[in-house]
Amino acid sequence: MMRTHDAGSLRAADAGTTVTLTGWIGRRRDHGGVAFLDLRDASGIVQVVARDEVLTGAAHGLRNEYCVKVTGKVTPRDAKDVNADLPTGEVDVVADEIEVLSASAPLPFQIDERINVGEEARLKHRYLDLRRPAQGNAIRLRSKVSQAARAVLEEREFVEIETPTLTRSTPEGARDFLVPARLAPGSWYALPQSPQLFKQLLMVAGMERYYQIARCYRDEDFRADRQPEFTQLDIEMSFIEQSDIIELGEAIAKALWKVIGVDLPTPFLQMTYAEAMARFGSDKPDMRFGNELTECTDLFKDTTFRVFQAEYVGAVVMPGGASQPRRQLDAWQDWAKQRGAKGLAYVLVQEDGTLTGPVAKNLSESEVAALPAHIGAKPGDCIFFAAGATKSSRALLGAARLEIGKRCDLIPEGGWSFLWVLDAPLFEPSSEAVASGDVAVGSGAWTAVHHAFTMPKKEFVDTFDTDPGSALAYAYDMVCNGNEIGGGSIRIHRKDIQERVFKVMGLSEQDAQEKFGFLLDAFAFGAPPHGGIAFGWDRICALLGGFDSIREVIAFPKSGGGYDPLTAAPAPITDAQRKEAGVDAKPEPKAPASQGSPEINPKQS
RNA sequence: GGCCCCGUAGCGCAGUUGGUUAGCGCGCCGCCCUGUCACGGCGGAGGUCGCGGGUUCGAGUCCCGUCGGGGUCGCCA
Repeated sequence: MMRTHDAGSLRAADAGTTVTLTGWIGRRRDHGGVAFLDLRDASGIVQVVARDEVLTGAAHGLRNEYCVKVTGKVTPRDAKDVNADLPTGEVDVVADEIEVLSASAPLPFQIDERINVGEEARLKHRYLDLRRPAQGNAIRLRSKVSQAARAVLEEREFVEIETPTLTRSTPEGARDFLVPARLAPGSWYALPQSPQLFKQLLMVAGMERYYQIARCYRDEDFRADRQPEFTQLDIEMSFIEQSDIIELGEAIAKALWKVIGVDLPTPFLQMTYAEAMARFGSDKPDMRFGNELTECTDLFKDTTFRVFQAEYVGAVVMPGGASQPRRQLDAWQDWAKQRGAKGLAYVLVQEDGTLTGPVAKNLSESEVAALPAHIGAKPGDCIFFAAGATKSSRALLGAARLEIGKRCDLIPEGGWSFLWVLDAPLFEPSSEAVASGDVAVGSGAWTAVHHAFTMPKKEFVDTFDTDPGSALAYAYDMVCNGNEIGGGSIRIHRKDIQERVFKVMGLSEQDAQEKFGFLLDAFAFGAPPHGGIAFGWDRICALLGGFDSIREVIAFPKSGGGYDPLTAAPAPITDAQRKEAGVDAKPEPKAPASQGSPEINPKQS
């Protein structure tokens, strides 16, 4: 090693020791005759005192971020000079010799966490961004988090297995990234959206307990919390039931949060999907605060107010919201419209208990009398209403609840709320899926909510094809502070159930063979009952690190549009590359193989 | 794909109803400074105002288009 000590490790007890340190020059405070240098390495910062006589040669021109080797003596500081803000603040290293290992050009931005730097500049020079302790520590935290999960899984005799990243396009919902196959011009690999099918094959292979920290690829529009490539902790187990996955998930979460010193109480709260939607208008409720929705459909069942003559009427309270100025109440209307709603009806409960606002005069006396108590609104509150289709109305109220939580500071800082959302529906009507822009895998009236291999709960096994709308699945999501951080299901391992599910989805045997043939073939050979879960690793690490964006816990993230400011990828290719890759090759008209024709994902067109 | 916001010096930003030579902080360069710790002092350099077009005597400022970034809704099982 070039150094004898880590800069951040030096303490008063080291006084008198001669040390050699390596690292980077942070700030330089030059007083002429003596200069103070902040020397930073991965362990932290220590102050180096450089008298004039050592600042000779190359050391004379020391600048920010020069990479240096310093030899000197650890010296206690006078009491008046101690820096309480620094772990090493009781000592200096008085330099005998400073060797410049590598000079630095002037920086595109300062390596100082207190200085606000635009994300574009940071990502373009991410290697400098990561020198900032908070940013670098985010990446170090991620490593610790991964190790913590591995320790739990290792202890339980899971097998870490890598699965292909060059694979076949499978219809999992999102658009695939495609890679041309040079040796088969006109044919393409797809990057996996998740290792879903491979991990199920590994169960057929008798691995029994599989995991992988797996890179996944989805070619969709990006958001703050989305990257074209992202990471899942992917898990699959054989011979288990839902409760086993839940117990494992909790053990993992417990280990992860222990990394940041939080002791999570287990078992986590469990709630059905139906309850989550009814009480919170969300399938991933943020339980750090209450302020639940109230259903008012019955209350208004005889109403003369036409807007409330609906399949569902619900409400959510904004505490103290009655004092909002008109302009702000109008802004809520715009807010709702942006979400595709017609508006957001509201009633203000005045301090004297009277109800005001445009909606109030449409309500009957009995409705007015019953309303505040039914909803739990107090004088001074604002009640927001949504009326119409149950699902979209609840979703609007759920979004309003969150917005209210933020604006009214109802969400406690630093709190953690965990829960499992269970019993998701097995199917949703295709019309709903189509209306929401989704494309059904099959051509039937129903499409899978989770995916086509999700097992119906046992009480629906006999009825799910005659009454698909009411069938619930062995599917579970782990939710943390309103984020879905993990989700999975028990899979179908019985051929007859699988065929009936396909049938509900309008998928013929031939279609199924074409799309999932290799998996169905495998299932013919004694497939074990199995199920699994996948955790959103980027989001979990961001939560643990206290970051809003997952970009902070990804070493080299992409910006919007999938662009990498550092490498400038994606980039054009040369004509020669184009020709060699076979990008423009016309596929053979039709080559029916045992697998059927290449997958055609309708979303690609 | 829809909507909203932002592009001015290396970085972060200001720039008034359109009007002289486009400013501020940090950084950078030079000199000074022996106890600072976001040290301090003096001096200096650094700008296709994202790009293209238009209106105007005159555009960083107004209009149209375009590119880039951020957010949000759609989408993402």
